[in-house]
Amino acid sequence: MSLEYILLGLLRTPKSGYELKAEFDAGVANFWPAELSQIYVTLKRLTKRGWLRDHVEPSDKGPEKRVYQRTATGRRALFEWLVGEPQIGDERFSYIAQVYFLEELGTLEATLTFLSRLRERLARRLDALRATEHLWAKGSPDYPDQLPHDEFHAQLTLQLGLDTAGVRLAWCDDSIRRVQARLARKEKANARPS
Amino acid sequence: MSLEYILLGLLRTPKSGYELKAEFDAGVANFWPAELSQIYVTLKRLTKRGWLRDHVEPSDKGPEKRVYQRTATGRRALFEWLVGEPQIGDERFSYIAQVYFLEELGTLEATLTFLSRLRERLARRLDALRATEHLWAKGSPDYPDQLPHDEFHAQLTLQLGLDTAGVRLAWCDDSIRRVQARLARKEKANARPS
DNA sequence: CTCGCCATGTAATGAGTTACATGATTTA
DNA sequence: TAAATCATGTAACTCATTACATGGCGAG
Repeated sequence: MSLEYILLGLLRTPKSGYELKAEFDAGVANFWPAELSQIYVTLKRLTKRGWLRDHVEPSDKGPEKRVYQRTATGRRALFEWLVGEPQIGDERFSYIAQVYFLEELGTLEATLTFLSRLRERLARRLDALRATEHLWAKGSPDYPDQLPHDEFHAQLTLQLGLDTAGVRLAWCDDSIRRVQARLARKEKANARPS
Repeated sequence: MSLEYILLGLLRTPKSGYELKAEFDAGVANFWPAELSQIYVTLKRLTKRGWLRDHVEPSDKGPEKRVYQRTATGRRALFEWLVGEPQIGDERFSYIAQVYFLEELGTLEATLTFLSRLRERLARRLDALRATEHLWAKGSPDYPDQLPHDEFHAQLTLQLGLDTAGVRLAWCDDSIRRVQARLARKEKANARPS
């Protein structure tokens, strides 16, 4: 469901499936991953439904491409989605479940390994987002509060990404410290068994 | 994929599909929603694969139930998942896309409405998590740092939930303020057109 | 001429939702 | 006795991933 609207939204200007996939990989995938084949199928479906129109045109580089654009109906559908309820029930991420169940391994070392790996990944993601931000801030001295209208919402979402990634990285660091503290306590208890 | 492991994880003690659904609704759904019918199908699949064993037994209240428990193979599969890589690529939440595309409506009032609704929902979620925390803290004076081993990981995940919900609510409040500031600036500009 | 990127698609399979069907037991 | 809750499942459909097939074009 959401993929349809995300594609519709990205098609502010006409694009091909391949180009849309690149946009996914360059950011959207952080909150909604999609495979190329699924994008193609969904574009076909939306065209059949009358929300998109397509035409074939030559590419700068490589073979011909099929370029999609919104129809009036498609634009209306997108707008209805936007003025509707926030989609808050479809969130999913599974590493939290891994953390929860790690308890069963009975060894805090495994938890520590897991959290370190997670920390590594989260830090990389945060770095990428911060790089985007710096680039943007360098280009527009008005960043972030005097940005022109057409960049304001993009900044809001970047900020949400930054905040979320930041808090999770901090949680990771804090959790690692707490695990280490527990391990230290356990060692002390072993050295000096009551 | 993840649903399989989540069910496997929840089956620390034997449970029926119906009981598992209740556990989902009481928390797990915040990061991995699942319908009852999907739970039943997945339990059957896991049983066929040899990761679970099932038997029918009478219920305290209501008709007979089919109770599932892990096999040795299932336990092994769960443990492999836990010592493997953090599942960080399958995150999805779509309201961030709505915020991003709201720009196209061209009216900050729509954004304000959207953010208020979102704020409302996020606040309710945070309240629920905080209630859980207070209840827990009241019951165990050792909360959160001297908790017994079998509660430590649960506390870590609760903390991640609290932190995430908290930062997003704060982002929402901040964004609402920023939108209002922009609206105020616009009004001023309209009243005194240069 | 080969490798990597550009580009689109189908097929098979798996995962997930919605709707439907059934029926027991408990509580008001 | 009616409504709520307990309990399990199937069917139809939608959504998503993985694997496979095909081929053009440009750089080295």
